[in-house]
Amino acid sequence: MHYRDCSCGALRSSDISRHVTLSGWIAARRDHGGVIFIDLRDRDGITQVVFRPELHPIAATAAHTLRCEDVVTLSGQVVARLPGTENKELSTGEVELVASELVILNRSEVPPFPMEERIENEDLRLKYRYLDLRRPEMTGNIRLRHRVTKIIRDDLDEHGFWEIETPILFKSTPEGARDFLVPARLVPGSFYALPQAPQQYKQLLMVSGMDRYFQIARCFRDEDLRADRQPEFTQVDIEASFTSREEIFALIETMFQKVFRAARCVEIQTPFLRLTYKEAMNRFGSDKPDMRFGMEIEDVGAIFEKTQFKVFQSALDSGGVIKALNAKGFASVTTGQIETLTEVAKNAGAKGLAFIKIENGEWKSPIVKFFSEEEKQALAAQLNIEEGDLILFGADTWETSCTALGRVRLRVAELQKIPIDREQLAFLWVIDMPLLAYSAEEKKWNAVHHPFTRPKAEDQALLDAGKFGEVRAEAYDIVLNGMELGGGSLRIHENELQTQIFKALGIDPEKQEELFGHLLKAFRYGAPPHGGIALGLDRLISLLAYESSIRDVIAFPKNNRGMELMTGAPSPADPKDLRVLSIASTVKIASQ
RNA sequence: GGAGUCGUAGCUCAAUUGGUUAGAGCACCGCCCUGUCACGGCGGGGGUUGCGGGUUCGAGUCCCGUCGACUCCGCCA
Repeated sequence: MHYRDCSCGALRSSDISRHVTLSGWIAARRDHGGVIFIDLRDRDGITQVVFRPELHPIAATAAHTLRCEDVVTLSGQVVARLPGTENKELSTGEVELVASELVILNRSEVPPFPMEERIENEDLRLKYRYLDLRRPEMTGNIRLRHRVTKIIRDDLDEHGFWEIETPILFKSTPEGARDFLVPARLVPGSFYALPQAPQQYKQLLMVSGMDRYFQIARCFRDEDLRADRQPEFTQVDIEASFTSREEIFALIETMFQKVFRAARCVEIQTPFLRLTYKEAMNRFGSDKPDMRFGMEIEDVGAIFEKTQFKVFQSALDSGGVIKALNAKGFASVTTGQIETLTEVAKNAGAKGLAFIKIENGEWKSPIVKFFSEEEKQALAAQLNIEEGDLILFGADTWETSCTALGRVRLRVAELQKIPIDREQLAFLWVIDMPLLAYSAEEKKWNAVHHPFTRPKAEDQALLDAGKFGEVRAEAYDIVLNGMELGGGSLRIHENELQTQIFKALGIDPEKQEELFGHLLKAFRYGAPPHGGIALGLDRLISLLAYESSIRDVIAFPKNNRGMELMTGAPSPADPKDLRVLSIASTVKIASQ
């Protein structure tokens, strides 16, 4: 059986008079009783096929029975369309195929949803994902993903990186996200963990002298899901020896130039803007600021040094700060919206959200009566206050004030419907992240990035002195339009320093040996300085495809509860299988 | 674990203040139709309004519960 000479998106006027064979799916039929038109679709496009009963009666009779999504092979002559009937919407719109032969390979039942339009019912799409992926929009996303991945592979290859696979069955570690566990049949009572990232293996590859490694790596984290979070997702994982932050930045910037050139036909400006973590928090209240609009946060503590307003005074007295945000032209805010914004601030840990509306030349606010004339003037000058503005305050610890106003800033932009050009690309490196953060809940210090991140050399003294909160890391995140696209760091390659960090994290020497002995030992056998980065491939592709959910750029994603609706995974295990694995379920299943 | 939005035909949606037999477009089935590309015309089938309970003379609509989806917070080294 000869199925095809070319795809359904290939024929042009230069092919006129050729006799060709095509295979594909019936996308549409327009049956006029006599002449019949069929749109034949495959992943590359659509070709119009015409059945003419006076020329090919057998094929035409059979064509009356065709229905959407039937799979067929067609042969015939390529002809120019009649003048005036060309279709500019189609790449093949100049020509059509006059079918002389039709073979029906597989009939389709009536599909549960149409292939042409956008479908709202995501459950249904996921249940029939193989049909959903036939929709040109989804086919386009999958094609884009392939192309971008190939560009990344080629680019890294050109830069001397080797693609190396690392194990999927790994070891459970206490730090970080919840692990997916896999029972080890051959070692009863023991479990593998699926890797949250290939972090330790890639560092060990550097010790091996592999020098430059990358992997399009599947990562697994058993945490709650979001529009941009799946339990398994893909990272472009990169590590290099004898490298520097500048080298990593240049590598990624060049790669993104190629990616955006191919996917968006745009030239992005490099080098990307850089902000320290501290500056990002101070100005935007976020470690992944959306720089597509202004509305920056200001520190107004100096103005209120001698304030009569108790809330401000007590914030300052306890070592905190007073931050303010000018929502330009938003004095029209409704009471309900103020409530919403207050809720947002409270969710971020603030005790409340003070505000001033400037309307009819008057400062309307429950707190303004506590302000002196000098304070008002200074505030007006620093925040450039004008008629119609809305001023919002955060008075708390530095971190809480920044975070609260950062979230308020995003919500205000949403409420104000600040217009954002969907082509706009605000790239940013956030650098000098803190190395450690104290968890009040666990009463211990945790790694902000991961425990293998190198502290900045100039902060070594702070680390030695136990001032963990002040130590900065050789870590960096790449941020685009308020979305974290990836992050990385220079790593620790010295046994002593790594031991010191583990100790700071509250991991005693015995536990260190048990959990990370392999790494500590490797660092005693000539470990090169190294560093790297990991990019979230799903997020990058969804951004390139203008999709708001990464589910739309993953062939077979899981829903909010981690279920894959097409196959029904996860599903109960047979008790016999569990016995072989030496495990028992604590859940009773009704049917058993 | 918490908050919000939603759930009506295969799909996308409508249904006034609680009021007749829950409608429309597309899809589907039948007949007709020789240049369409949202083909057209005539006719037809299709509903446990997610599920359970309550209020009421009467519930798609109001109340309570429950299930599910999505978005956000927590969580995500």
